[in-house]
Amino acid sequence: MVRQKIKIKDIAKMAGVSAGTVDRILHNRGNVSPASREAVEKVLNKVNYKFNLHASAISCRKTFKITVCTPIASPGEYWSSILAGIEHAIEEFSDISISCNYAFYNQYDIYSCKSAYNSILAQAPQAVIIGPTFIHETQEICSKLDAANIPYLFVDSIIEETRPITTFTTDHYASGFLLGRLLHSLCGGEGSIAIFRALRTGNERASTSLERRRGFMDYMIRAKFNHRIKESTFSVLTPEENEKEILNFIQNNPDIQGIAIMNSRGYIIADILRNHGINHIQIISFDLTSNNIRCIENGSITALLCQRPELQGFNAIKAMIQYLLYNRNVTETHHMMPIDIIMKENLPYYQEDKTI
Amino acid sequence: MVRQKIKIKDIAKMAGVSAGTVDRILHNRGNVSPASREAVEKVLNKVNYKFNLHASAISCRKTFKITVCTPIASPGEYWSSILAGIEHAIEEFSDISISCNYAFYNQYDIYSCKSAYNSILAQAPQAVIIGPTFIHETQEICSKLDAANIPYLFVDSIIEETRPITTFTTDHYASGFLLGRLLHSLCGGEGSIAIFRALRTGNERASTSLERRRGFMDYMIRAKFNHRIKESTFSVLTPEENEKEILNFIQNNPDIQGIAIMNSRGYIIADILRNHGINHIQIISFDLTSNNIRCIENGSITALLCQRPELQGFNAIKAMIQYLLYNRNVTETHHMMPIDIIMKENLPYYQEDKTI
DNA sequence: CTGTTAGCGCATTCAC
DNA sequence: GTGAATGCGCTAACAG
Repeated sequence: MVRQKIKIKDIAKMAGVSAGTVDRILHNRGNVSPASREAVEKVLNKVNYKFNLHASAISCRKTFKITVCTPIASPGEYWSSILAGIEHAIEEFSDISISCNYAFYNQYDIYSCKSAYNSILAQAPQAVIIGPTFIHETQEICSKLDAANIPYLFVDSIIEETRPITTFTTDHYASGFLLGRLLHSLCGGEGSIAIFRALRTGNERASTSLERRRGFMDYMIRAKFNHRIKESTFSVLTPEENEKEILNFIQNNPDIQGIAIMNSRGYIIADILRNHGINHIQIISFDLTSNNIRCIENGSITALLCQRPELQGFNAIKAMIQYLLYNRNVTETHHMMPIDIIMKENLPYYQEDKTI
Repeated sequence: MVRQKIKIKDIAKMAGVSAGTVDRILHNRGNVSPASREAVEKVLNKVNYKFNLHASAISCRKTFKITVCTPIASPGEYWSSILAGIEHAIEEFSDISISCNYAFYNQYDIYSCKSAYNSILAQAPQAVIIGPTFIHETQEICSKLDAANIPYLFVDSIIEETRPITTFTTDHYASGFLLGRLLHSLCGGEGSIAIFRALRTGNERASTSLERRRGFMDYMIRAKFNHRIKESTFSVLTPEENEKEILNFIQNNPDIQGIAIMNSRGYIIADILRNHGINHIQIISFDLTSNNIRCIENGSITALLCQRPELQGFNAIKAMIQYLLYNRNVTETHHMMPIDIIMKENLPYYQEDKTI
């Protein structure tokens, strides 16, 4: 029943070599004769050897230099949760000494991103964790990292034509689709539904929002409700300008039963409606930010769709450690986080510390 | 920046004793003079010592005997997921040799539970993990375990008047409340809503379902919808008897818009309705079992509320190991798992392996 | 009661 | 290229 744990020494004996040689093969460190390699690999295929992570951690004395490059965020915002997960992981795996450098950038400013990316190479890290925003710039830095043989991974979203060791993200299309389904159901199929789109500097729309919107519309088409969808915009940077416009829009479209916001700024709309006593409209937005939490609690936002940013950060560090320690991919490809539906009643239990 | 990790030897030096003594104090193994204890504790309060779990695991050669006593389940059912989490943890912490005995019982049969509980003590385990169903019986076995000084913890639900080292559960009251809110919203406030209650041998109702029902009714009272709630029963053990009764019930109450099932057996109702072409009724039930998954996929169940059983099982083993290793409570009190709302669109991302 | 000693499984020198 | 030797932080067994 209890399968005897086989250790590095055991397989050394079975292959007729020493433990040191087995270790060299297991870790791909070279300096091994083809003969020994073959002998060891034959044994390896026969037995089910598993690293003892504890023992590895104990005796591995090197300290890993990792650079984390993401948008900067105020406490309570999305990226702040990712960082919390990263720091949590560093704490949890504190036996493995890792020294973490941060290179933050303003996600609304492409030059800030460029300069953050440039600083990465200067730090000569052993690995990089990237929270990407701008596609082209990210592809550029990634090809440099590829050239320098520095492993990297993404959190939050995937960038095409790059070679990360893995990615922790969400299916944004599916979450948009789900938003549509949920909002449509909650509105009872009556009236109409509005999308509020956030205006961005540079007239650029975030790929994440675009994907979500695509999923949302596909649901509506399937539900034959797409002709009842209305659109408006609002500003994140100058929210004071929103109020009049938004109220006008609502007034001019009195049949609106629900509002979808494809990013984490739902609270801006919710606050305005609430302040004007408009509370018959269902609002759904994204991400468990502190402003959104407030709105869930006071009932002005009906539901939030969330993608576990802390877990993304945590797993990013974990995956990177495993990669560095064992020098090989420990994961298949990309990791899709669950899409959590959060309402007032289940909110409290998502705010607890998510330890392993 | 990088706080120097202080080790057991360091604090031994600082307290003017040997590492062995420090270890004895850290682990509450006794055989320590008050003087040494005081000296060491003074140092302990000053510095921030943290066990190195890896090192502990490596050098701890004892094997722990743990008995797991839960309802028995077929693959794909709720309790099966808990067990999967348990086995996953045993695998993950396989350096710590733990030998696990199982004592299963039929959760719909109180006598079966009694006999399973009785078998626990006979196995003389060092620790017990209990998935309780029947309140009184559980209190009885717990007081025996208390007397024998055997630590135990609960998964799935809390039982009053017991002294577990911790509990991994969900706020069942809140999830009942949430079910009410969700179902009520989805039904648009029209018609009426039915609760279907599962019959049990021994005429005893499960603590979990009772709590959920309480939360559900409290929501309905607050929503002034409680006079529109109807109740019926169904049998889990002899499902073939259900069909006629359920269809009758539906026929006699044509205004029913939604059905709540306070356990994981929603698929039984959903299948019957679907087979008879009744598809205007929203059904919400609990737990991501394979039967329920099927119904979510074919649309006969609208939503499931879930409580991460794998994680509960995993954390149960983890907490127990820490307790046994360090001989003290490592957790505050009770751990409430999030209540996940799962619908067709976000289902796929909950089915992935949930590793640490 | 206490200090010392000998490992645990593995990674990393360093001679050979 | 390779094996033997050393140490990681901690636990356990033993001699005092």
